[in-house]
Amino acid sequence: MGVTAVPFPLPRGACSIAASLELVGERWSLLVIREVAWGSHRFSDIARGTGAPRDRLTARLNSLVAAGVLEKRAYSDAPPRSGYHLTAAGRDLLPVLQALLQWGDKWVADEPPVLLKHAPAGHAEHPVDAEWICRTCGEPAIGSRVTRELTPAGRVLSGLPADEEHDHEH
Amino acid sequence: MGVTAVPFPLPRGACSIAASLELVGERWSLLVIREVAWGSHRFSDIARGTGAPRDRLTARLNSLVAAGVLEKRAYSDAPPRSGYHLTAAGRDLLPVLQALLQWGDKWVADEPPVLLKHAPAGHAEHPVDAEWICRTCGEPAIGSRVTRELTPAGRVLSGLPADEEHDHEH
DNA sequence: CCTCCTGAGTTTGACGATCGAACTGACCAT
DNA sequence: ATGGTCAGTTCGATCGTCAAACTCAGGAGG
Repeated sequence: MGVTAVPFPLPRGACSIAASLELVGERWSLLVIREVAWGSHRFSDIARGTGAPRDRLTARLNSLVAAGVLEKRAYSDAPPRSGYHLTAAGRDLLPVLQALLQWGDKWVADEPPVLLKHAPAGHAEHPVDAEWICRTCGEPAIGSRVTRELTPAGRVLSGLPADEEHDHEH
Repeated sequence: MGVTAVPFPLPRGACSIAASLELVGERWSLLVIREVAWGSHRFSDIARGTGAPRDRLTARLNSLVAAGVLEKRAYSDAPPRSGYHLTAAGRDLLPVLQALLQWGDKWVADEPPVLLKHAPAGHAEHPVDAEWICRTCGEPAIGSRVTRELTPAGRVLSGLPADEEHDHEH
């Protein structure tokens, strides 16, 4: 909830991955979010940081604002200027960015260009090496430990009969 | 390492997020990986599951194989047929998919269409609700707890002077 | 007052990517 | 022979993306 616009139509076999990609899966979108998350808030800084063409950047910024991921905040009246900031939904995309960063560090970069450092209270500063842990049980939650199940809502979206009982109509 | 092809050119301000997106950031790529990860291995199943046009699917499958994320494995000689399977690099993308799934469940779906279930040894089955935890210190590793630092490799890619000492030239 | 500069876009025209639908070609079952 | 499945290819039309040029405001310098 809280997120609205729908750039491209929802692919068959609907799932939340597809839904997320509709909002942030277009070219430049995630790089724009990275720039804003890392402290660039003005149009020109984001343009420089991502390398996106200015007209594409305008389009992406607008669609991300429409999607509820970014918000526009004025920082000057005289020449009317505003910067872009993450909403709560935008901040919740940080795990996606970190997953991509860790994957790129491991599989594509010869040497990571950016290091993430972690300094929680009571611990010395050290590089981040994170894994996906289930809040409920504290165990790693990835791969074969995880199974999938279609909900009633999912069955409807997939065009299947709504309940799991076999239906008697031919 | 292990990953090779480069579909679209590297944006300025290189980081591993951009590098990852070059390999798996094109339209359909992540949905294709979802389909394969969730058990569709044949062309037609992937086409049905993602909704991608067949020519696009051919292109994406080829680029993902070239990227080292998928591999083609023959399952029939007589009519020469092969299916697509995740490589180790491909399996390492599961956290990206799960991060997108969780974000979509929280921010775009009214009701999640697919539920992830977790059943580790010694725990009852329950829905997955995962977060990034640092392997080194066991603390959550996201947002303000994490800081960034440009490595020497990163400075070179960003076109900055290679060492962090101030240079004395002019 | 006139000119240059910056910041945030918008417009333009060329070009490449993407679309759905139709087609191919190999194999199998009847 | 006919129909069906599978893994693509080919097609013409549309859509997205690109770099560069342009707009429109408000300073700053002269």
